[in-house]
Amino acid sequence: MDDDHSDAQTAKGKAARIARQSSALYAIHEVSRLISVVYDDYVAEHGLTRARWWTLMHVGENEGASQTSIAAMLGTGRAAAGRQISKMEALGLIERRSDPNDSRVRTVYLTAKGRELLEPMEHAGYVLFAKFFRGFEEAEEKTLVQFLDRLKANAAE
Amino acid sequence: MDDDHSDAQTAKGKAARIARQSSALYAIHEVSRLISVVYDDYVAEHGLTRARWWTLMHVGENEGASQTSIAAMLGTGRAAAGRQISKMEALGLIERRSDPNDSRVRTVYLTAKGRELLEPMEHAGYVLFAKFFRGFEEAEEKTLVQFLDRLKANAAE
DNA sequence: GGATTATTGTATCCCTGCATACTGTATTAA
DNA sequence: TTAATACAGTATGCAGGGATACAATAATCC
Repeated sequence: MDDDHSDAQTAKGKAARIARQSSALYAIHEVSRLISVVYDDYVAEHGLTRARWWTLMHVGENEGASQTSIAAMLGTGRAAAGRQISKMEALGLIERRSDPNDSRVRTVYLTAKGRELLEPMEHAGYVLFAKFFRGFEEAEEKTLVQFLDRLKANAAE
Repeated sequence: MDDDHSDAQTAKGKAARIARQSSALYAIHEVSRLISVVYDDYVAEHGLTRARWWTLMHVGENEGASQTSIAAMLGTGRAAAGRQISKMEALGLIERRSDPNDSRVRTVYLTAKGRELLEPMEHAGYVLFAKFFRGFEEAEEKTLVQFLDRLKANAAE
């Protein structure tokens, strides 16, 4: 299918592909940082950050879940999730309770204060998503999600 | 184009789209972390990390550049780049020299030891890229790069 | 039951990046 | 020439996450 009418062409094509893959992976890194900065800017007035916002959402949708399961939902390790939960508990947004069935487990709930943030955060989300995906067609967004899922799967082997 | 034969349908579609955008942005965050972990794993034997590897590459291709310009290439702030360069100087991979024309500037060069890493790192790159992009067609990779560029541009407003 | 194994949450230390403030040094304006 | 301004690099403190080791508690397997 490629017009590989010469070895040089093919070699050049390979090099170009590698360069593209390389820059794609780095671009993901950059975009991730950019997302973080823009998010944080938007939600700073509520005393949140991107990571805390995500934690808030997941806890809100899974009240009573253990920290480990929250970590799994966030795709992070237990330590990272635990730290985040600690900080948000200190901010009065989250409440930890002990599980009567398993004293190792600490279940997590939103406080009233935390719950009050859900709606404004959701609204901030709309604005943010619109900003990032300006000019994107729905089909393109779906394709992007698929690409990311495939990358994730490949990374996990 | 959409089969919006009811308001509920449309509302549901909007919600779905927002959910998709949301998860896409989070997926970028996750994939970025995964890339970091996998990279670090691959290059750990050479005493490097993903960030250091990128720094090494950029310095190697732009010897004599100032730290600020390296930071610009990396897309990070001067502080982050400077720290990275300091660490790599401590590792003996990079050498800082003072610019005779501007004593504020510190130009950056690879040491022999740093240069020796270029090739193994390049090879590690091939393996890594192949791992991440397994199953990807070239056209898809190009599309992904375009998506990321657009996200980057949108983030920057 | 008792010993081994697995799991939960935490603490510690590392890497990475942002923001800000600060020190020099150039550059520019007056 | 002097004063104001801009810029390079650094230091510090913050946020976020990974890896590992640990204590306490379950769960399992003799």
